[in-house]
Amino acid sequence: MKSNLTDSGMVQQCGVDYAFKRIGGKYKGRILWHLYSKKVLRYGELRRILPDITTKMLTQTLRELEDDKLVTRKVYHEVPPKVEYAVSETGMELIPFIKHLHVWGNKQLEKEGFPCES
Amino acid sequence: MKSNLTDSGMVQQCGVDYAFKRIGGKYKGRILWHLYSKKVLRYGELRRILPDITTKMLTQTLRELEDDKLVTRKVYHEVPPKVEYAVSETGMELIPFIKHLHVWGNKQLEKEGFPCES
DNA sequence: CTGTATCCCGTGCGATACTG
DNA sequence: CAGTATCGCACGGGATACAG
Repeated sequence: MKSNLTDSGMVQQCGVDYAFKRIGGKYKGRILWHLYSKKVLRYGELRRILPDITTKMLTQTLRELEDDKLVTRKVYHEVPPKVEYAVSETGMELIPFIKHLHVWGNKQLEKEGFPCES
Repeated sequence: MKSNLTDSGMVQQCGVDYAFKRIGGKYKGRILWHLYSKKVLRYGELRRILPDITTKMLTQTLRELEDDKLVTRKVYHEVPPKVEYAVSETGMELIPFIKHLHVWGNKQLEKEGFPCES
């Protein structure tokens, strides 16, 4: 229910500040990145990809991203339930940024001797 | 004293996660952006540019950025003291992406009717 | 399978005072 | 001018149990 887009009462500093509020937090970057590289992912798939996340945080983070129009949520009304998440059109505009962070981060990790595949 | 680069004991997920740890937090993005656009800034100038920051957070954030090799700190041994901060070479690699965020963020702000200059 | 609902805790950050 | 040093707290996030 708490959208970052609608938390009035505070001074917006500038675009950089605004953007970081939207994609900050412990999981948003990784979620956007995985959603982008896999095109679309179900709730349970995201859980497996992010082994350290709890259902509470996964749901909460996805809701915030959805409220901020960065990801889309598609519900299939069947039994058992099925829900698919994907990066929205607006969210896609952030992908170049995240993609390069991914490259830069991996380069830094290598420098430090902690190579990482994904 | 607490560098994000040396906080072992935790699992690095991937480059995206790593990168966000380096430039996450409440002020790092804005500080990097302002340092970049002004080339070099003194401690007091940064305080004025970031009206909501306390000396504690400014110093702490600058130290973390310095420990992580993203900004440089140059001390002039004179009275009164003078210290200049600038984006390091490594930090410069992040500038294109922060610039991208800056553009994206301002565009979003405009969409919402909160135009912003800087 | 896809979530809610509670309870709980560490720490990121704020406020304030002081210093070389 | 450019910082340290304390104190304190809200809040982001973790653990666990339960539900449609």
